[in-house]
Amino acid sequence: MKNPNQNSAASEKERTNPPAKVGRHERLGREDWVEAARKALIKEGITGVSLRKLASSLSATTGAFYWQYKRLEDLLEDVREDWAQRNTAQITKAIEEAGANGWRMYLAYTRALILEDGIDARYENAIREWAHSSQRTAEVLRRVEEFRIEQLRGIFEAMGFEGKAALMRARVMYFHQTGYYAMQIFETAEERLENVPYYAEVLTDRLDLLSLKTVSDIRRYLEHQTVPAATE
Amino acid sequence: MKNPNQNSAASEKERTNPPAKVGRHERLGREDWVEAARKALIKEGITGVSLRKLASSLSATTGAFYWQYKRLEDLLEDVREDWAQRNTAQITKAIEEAGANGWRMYLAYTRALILEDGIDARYENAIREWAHSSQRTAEVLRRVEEFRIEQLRGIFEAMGFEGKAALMRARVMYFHQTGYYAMQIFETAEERLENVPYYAEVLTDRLDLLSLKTVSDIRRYLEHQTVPAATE
DNA sequence: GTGATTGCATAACTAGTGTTATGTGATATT
DNA sequence: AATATCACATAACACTAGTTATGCAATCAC
Repeated sequence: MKNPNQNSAASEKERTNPPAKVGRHERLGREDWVEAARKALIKEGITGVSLRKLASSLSATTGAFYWQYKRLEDLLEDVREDWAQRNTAQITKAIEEAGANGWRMYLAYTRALILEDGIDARYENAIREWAHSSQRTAEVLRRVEEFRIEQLRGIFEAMGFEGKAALMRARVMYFHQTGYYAMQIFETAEERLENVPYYAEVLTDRLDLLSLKTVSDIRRYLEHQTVPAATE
Repeated sequence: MKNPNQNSAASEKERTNPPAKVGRHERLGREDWVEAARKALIKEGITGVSLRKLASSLSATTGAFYWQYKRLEDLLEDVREDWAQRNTAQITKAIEEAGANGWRMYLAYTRALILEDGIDARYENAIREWAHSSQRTAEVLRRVEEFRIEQLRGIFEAMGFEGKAALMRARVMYFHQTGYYAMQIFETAEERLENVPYYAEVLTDRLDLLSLKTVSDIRRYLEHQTVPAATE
């Protein structure tokens, strides 16, 4: 891995002083530029990521930038890594904690997606858009997507789907998810929870969730794999 | 409908002469600029659509452009309409010709998608990417997508799915399709045909296609809803 | 033929871009 | 206190963007 942003930025700072804010105002680190670039990228797309805009959003100028980075491209590379880590780490963790049970893995994935914002849809879209004009971004995106689909294939195999069937389910699920993001649909967690049982039926053939009557029941099932004691 | 490009462009031409090419070289019409813009948009994204590049690709200069259009934005609006028509007309026609039978409608849609390139994936992506930085493009995109999902919902209702179930199937199918495009996967028609039975099973619960052994059988079924006579 | 109009080309203007060279006040070192 | 270094700010350069003003050859009307 080349140039992990946090490490290199931190090491440059700690070389002189206790972390930050020394004099009257805090000093800028690479993380600040990455954060500004990420926000601009999400809000306006890659064309909105200009040095003067970034500098302005940090109350600085372009001169400050070139103290941290040699070229703009170097910052952009840090942004790509930032995205790759942010939008995969959380879901990977959730799946691993679910153990080897396929159904629990599926639920964990869904939970991370809906309840924990494991993937930032707008960040995702911005990267995908950027990939159209940046070869390097397209590479990073492709790498992450192959990883994700493999992840999903593992889940469906753990649920008993074999061979191509597992791969196709993984693809349908991931393509659907990508399309959902690409369409810029921004529903509340409540609205998305309502649809979970239907998606689960289509993708996994399991009807367990269809009997859940309320959104909070669905939420509870996702979080604890339990349903309230039946009062019949 | 405002300013259908072909009509307005054609009328301006026919006012003076039999359609085109009068003197030693053909003259430029609005369609030429729309075509150039579409190609540039598809190839490089909206940032690649610059007046000088378009002019260069037409062996002309920016002066020629401002003879046809008052502002660049007016050309871009024609591009949006061009996309909306191109990427909906063919599929709409295919569905209508399938009659009222849901399964035949589903097959017709699939056929138009895979065998007739009813939707240009790269055009689709470029528009979606553009929508991120253009409010107006986002409007047009949203309008077309609502139309498409309604179309699909009609198909699933015709297949017997009721109420929300039909809508959810339509969404899974369309989101999946969008994600497929967004991921820039470019498979051959053969490769896509191979997956048709699996998608059909997941999305429609029908197993009819799974028994088809070869790609050409799948193709034949999509085109004629027939299978070769069993030779058992 | 003469004038007017068409269909552009050329060049300039303003605004924005990444980048570089240079200046400068605050801090750290000696 | 003097000096060096840090962490920027300022300004300029070369380039590209949409747009406009102007020039000009070819065609048309009369």
